[in-house]
Amino acid sequence: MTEQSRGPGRVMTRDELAVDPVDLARRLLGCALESRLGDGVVRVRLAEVEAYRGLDDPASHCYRGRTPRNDVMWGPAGHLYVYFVYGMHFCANVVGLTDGQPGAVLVRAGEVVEGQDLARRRRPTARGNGAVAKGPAVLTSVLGLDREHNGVDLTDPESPVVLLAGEPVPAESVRTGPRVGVAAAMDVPWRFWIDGSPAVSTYRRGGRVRARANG
DNA sequence: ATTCTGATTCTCT
DNA sequence: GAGAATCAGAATT
Repeated sequence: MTEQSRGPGRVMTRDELAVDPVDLARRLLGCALESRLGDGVVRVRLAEVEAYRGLDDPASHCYRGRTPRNDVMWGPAGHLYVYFVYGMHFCANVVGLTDGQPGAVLVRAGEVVEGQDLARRRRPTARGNGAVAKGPAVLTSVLGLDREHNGVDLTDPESPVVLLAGEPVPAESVRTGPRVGVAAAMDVPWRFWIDGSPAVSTYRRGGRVRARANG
């Protein structure tokens, strides 16, 4: 049991996750989210994440204060923040930070290392044939998560969704850049991904404004 | 290959 | 009422 509790594949502890979301994002690369719902197990090794750091971050859902939606981002760390977006999708975050400072890490993409058949069934139209979860809403639906999983404790082995430790990712394999789909705070490189992973989503600039040559 | 757009409803102003 | 941490398919900017 000691080996189980220390090595890759073990459920991560709250202490490991109770850090600044920018550090947590880097730390989550290579770790895995595993959902164990009624219809089976799906495990995704995280390859792309983004930090959202509450009060200082105009792109964070917490920027304008505490609301019923963003309540779980105020902690405790290690819980799941799921939100509904664009009228049809859910996105999942790992809550980090403590001390009354809200923050979380959006999980954007990963490799489906277990349960590819179930992943395909849950997301039949996704590109990648069930082997990758490319994009935050795809990743969330492949894990079978929605509104009802908001607030789940990822560090509790009894939870339907848990966060598993992974093999360390070498620093030279980690790349950073601006966050996807975010117009504000383009200067902070709070998107982290594993270089060369087939799961990493293509960058899209945020905001509805589109540059036009004339008009 | 890249760029554009419709889909669809919750949340906060 | 406007905008949204998106996706997939269609058009070709």
